[in-house]
Amino acid sequence: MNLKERAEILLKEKGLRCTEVRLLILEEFLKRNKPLSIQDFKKKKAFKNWDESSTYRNFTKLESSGLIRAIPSNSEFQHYESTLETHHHHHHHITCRKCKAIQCLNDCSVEEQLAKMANKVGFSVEGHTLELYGLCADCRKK
Amino acid sequence: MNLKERAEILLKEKGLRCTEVRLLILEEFLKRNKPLSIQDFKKKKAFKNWDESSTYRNFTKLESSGLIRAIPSNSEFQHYESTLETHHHHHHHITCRKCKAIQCLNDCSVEEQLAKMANKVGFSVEGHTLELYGLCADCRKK
DNA sequence: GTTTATGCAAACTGTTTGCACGATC
DNA sequence: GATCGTGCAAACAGTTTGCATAAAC
Repeated sequence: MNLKERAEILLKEKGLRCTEVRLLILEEFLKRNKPLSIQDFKKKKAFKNWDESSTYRNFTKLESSGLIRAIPSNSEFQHYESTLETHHHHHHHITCRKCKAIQCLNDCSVEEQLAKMANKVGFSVEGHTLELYGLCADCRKK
Repeated sequence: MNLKERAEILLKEKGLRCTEVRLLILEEFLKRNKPLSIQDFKKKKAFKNWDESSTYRNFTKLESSGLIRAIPSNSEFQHYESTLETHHHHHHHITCRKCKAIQCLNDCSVEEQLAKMANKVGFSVEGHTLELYGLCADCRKK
């Protein structure tokens, strides 16, 4: 089953109509498997064919139907991610300061610590954004 | 020494002119001792007397002179905090998902964990950005 | 008197909305 | 054929900029 077919099924399950823009957006989320902003889509040439307002309305629609969710982000722009099973795995990235390589960290083992830190000031934690930077093995050798 | 006097000294140290808006902004940061956005200032009636462009330009100026710093934030709006002694140690912030209040966390106790996570994939860590979100005590009650 | 900040108006970006037309079911 | 999505234009909010005037030093 290809991406387009998967996207069609997802839309139908939610009782949403299968329009071309909507399919493209959903396919992109399935394919990229990472948080994306509306800006990321606007940059893509495929999206030059549609009016921006359509894209905005579709993001709203996909979010309210539960296919994507808005996630807090340090970015200037609102980011969204797919809500599918395979996308649930929580992880972070580390970027090499020198060569700019990005590596996925397999696990996130700081949640307990964060909960403690937040509880001290009366907050409960629902989530976090975390990005690391440093040096990769290769660049450290040089 | 009151807030206004402290603010005047800070500005002079940086070679900045002491104008009324600038003093008010800096005093507010000294007084509140937490991240503030330009929106927070616009709301205040004292700031209704000045043109918004002045406020924006002053934030830029105060930042480039190092008296305040822009901090990553999950909020829609850019937040800044004072760079004074009390703010120098490494710390993070948590944003309330409902009321958007931002609170400083006193310490950062995840560095060891992060180093371990990164070492597993061959990286050494030089730094990180971390922002939390959740619910503040007040919003949790409701 | 020189330098820098301000007010005002205009421009600019990202986003939202109203409405007529077109596509989907 | 009824419903819903789209393009287009206009409106909107937050921010930035140009320029003449005013304030700080």
